[in-house]
Amino acid sequence: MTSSAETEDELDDDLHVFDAPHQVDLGPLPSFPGYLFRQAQIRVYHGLNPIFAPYGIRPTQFGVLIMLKYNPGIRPSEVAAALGLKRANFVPLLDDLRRRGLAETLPRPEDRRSRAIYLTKEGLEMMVKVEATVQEYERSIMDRIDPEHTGILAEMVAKLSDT
Amino acid sequence: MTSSAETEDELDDDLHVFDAPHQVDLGPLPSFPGYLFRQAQIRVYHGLNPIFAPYGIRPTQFGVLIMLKYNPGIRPSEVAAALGLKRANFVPLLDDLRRRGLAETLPRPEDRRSRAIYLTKEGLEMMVKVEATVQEYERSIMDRIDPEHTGILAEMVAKLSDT
DNA sequence: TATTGTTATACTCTATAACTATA
DNA sequence: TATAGTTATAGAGTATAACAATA
Repeated sequence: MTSSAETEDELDDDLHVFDAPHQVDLGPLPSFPGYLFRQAQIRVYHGLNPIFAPYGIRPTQFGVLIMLKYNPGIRPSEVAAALGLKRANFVPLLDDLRRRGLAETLPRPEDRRSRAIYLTKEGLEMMVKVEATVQEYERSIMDRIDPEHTGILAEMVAKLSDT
Repeated sequence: MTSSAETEDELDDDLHVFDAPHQVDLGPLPSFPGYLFRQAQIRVYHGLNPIFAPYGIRPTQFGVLIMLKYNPGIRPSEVAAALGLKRANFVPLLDDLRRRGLAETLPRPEDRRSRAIYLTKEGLEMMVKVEATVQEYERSIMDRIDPEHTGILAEMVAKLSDT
């Protein structure tokens, strides 16, 4: 390593992803709820990822861990259904959490097909820290978009839910 | 087709993805804008996918085609920046649209590194139809969540943008 | 030196079909 | 017969690093 300065390429690639696009016409997109929800989600997640990174988890895994914390002994299919994941996709996700010692599963005597999932001590300790940080970040988002509007947002989602 | 009934497995797998999760505690998730935006986006996209399916396009490609329709001769990097895509990821996406005869690129005399992208006649004809259908669907979403709230949603996204 | 488009690559998320062991 | 978990697989979406041509 003779301090070669050659391997540093692309120092900052697309840091300007959300720059005001010079003179671009977005057409009808800004009037579409689908576009607006997506843009909002992208922006919030961009702020969320650096928070999760130190813990080596992703938004989806955070959702799973929250489910485990608030529903000890929950079944895999229940976690998947609650978060809108396919059962099949939940398998490797849970495997990863178990391998990292954050979650564990126990047999379920009354139904030997199923499993009861729990957060481990390590998993719970991690979640206490992560949840506090996420809570803080989400609050900063709420402050930005006006707390009253957060209620309206929840209302919108509810209305999109009932069939 | 001797009416074999064996190959029909998993007739409906997770059609109940968004059922009311029996007794599951979502913890603090419903109070997080990040969670709410994501749930909203998932629900809207689930309605959007069947609309795009007949045309063989996906939401991201629709966004690109909209950009091309309203910005004839736009550059690849501009499309990517406007939609929050990485330049590198835009390449195969544009290749696909060209291969299917929906878009074409022309050299750009003033900057020979770049390209000018246009919708083809076929691309434009398709977009006229798709855009009308999407417009109709997005309106049905707006009706559900209350038109006034759509304005608030746009406001929220705008507030998440500046910085 | 910096930028545009490009290649290569990898990881996450999502989706479908089909298998197993139980019920 | 139906359900819970599982395996295998494939396609999008997203991310980073590095290169050639051009500015």
